[in-house]
Amino acid sequence: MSAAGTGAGEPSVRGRIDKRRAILDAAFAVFAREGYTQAGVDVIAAEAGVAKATVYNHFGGKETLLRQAFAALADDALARNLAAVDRLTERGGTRARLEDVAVHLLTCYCDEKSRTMRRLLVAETPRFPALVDIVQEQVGDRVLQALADRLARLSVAGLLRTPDPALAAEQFTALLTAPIDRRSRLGTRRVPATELRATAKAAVGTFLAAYGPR
Amino acid sequence: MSAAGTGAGEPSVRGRIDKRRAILDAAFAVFAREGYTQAGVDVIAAEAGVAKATVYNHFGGKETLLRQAFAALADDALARNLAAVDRLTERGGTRARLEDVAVHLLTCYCDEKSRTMRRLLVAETPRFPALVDIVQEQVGDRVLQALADRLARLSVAGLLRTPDPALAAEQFTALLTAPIDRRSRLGTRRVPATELRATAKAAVGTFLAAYGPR
DNA sequence: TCCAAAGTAGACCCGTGAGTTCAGATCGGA
DNA sequence: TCCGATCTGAACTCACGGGTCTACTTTGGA
Repeated sequence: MSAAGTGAGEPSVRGRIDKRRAILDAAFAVFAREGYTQAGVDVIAAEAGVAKATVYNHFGGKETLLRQAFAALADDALARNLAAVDRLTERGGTRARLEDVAVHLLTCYCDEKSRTMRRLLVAETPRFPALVDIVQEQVGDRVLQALADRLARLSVAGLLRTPDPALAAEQFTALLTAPIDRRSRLGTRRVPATELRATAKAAVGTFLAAYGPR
Repeated sequence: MSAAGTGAGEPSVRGRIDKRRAILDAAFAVFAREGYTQAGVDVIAAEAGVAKATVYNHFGGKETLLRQAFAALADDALARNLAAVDRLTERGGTRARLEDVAVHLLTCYCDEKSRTMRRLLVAETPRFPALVDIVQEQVGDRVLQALADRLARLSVAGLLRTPDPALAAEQFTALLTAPIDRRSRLGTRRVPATELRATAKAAVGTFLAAYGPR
């Protein structure tokens, strides 16, 4: 369950699938704008162009709505982050490759849906502790693992010296996300592309100074 | 409960100052536990051992309560973080000094009040955008500035090579906080002291590999 | 000792929002 | 064309919580 695979136009287990999507999209938009508690199911229904009863037909209630919306968003975020990591091949200059990945990872990170998801996640941690585990295991850890794998391959190719690829991956993302969190005021402000690129460059610079070949 | 340190018996500008403190402490505790919207003023009053009307006498309403609680917490956090940075002197081994500061900064960062403050901050960002600016300018930026100053002095003393101390400070804290955010599941899980120390050591290791004297 | 400020308990008003119900409109497939 | 499943709109219940008010008690300073 939870996976929200939807995939290609499934015959749908029950009724209109498009309504489902519309509701989930609206739910996320409203949650994002107003926060979970403040968000009204009436509003979500209206924004989805659907009757309130329909919302309760599809999902049991507000909680399920949040969980499902999260699942969908997490899937999306995972795919995009993995695509970014996939750009880290052994061809071309190591620095340029790393910077390219860095910029793409940061772009994912700064995407409005990603930012909103993180904010909601942190906000609702006390009420829904399970969400943190799901998102972190299903997205964060996997992306980190994929990145560690790539770094290990670069290391084998003699392009890096990373005795502990998992640690290196963690620190690589740390050098990216933490400064961006600060510069975006915790996701409040839009970070201009040039500043984003500069942060990526600086992170890669420090990373290579520490882990680059001698 | 809610303790309320009572502080030293101040003469107090107006009447019972201890009630004020008790209310603020209780407010923070309840906000922390239930979130701003869910928190009930009745509950806060009860937890402070005070009548609801008293809360409204001291503070105008719920909003003021949140803002004041934040201000108090931010002051506290600033002092503790600056104290941690102050430990970064030029005496002794650079690595040991840096690790000492790193551990102390992380201890501040992982303190329950700090964690809760950050969580509330992120959660209520849409409703109270000003809070982010206040906290970041009054605490984050100042701590970073203080750290940059220390790093610059170490650089002058030939113990580091930091052409841009502000950037170095930002990356130093990035290497500390981001991994801890992950390991603590966004502040959900307690991080054991040994893991905390290991993270500090790893961060300093990478930092010195990049910025240490050749 | 006395009194005004501060605090207390509890009822009270009022808006809001989750979730339900139901009669009727709509739609999709056979 | 018809049937059953789905959707709609609107009204309704119910609980909760912010904020006010009032009549009464406590407290601390002169």
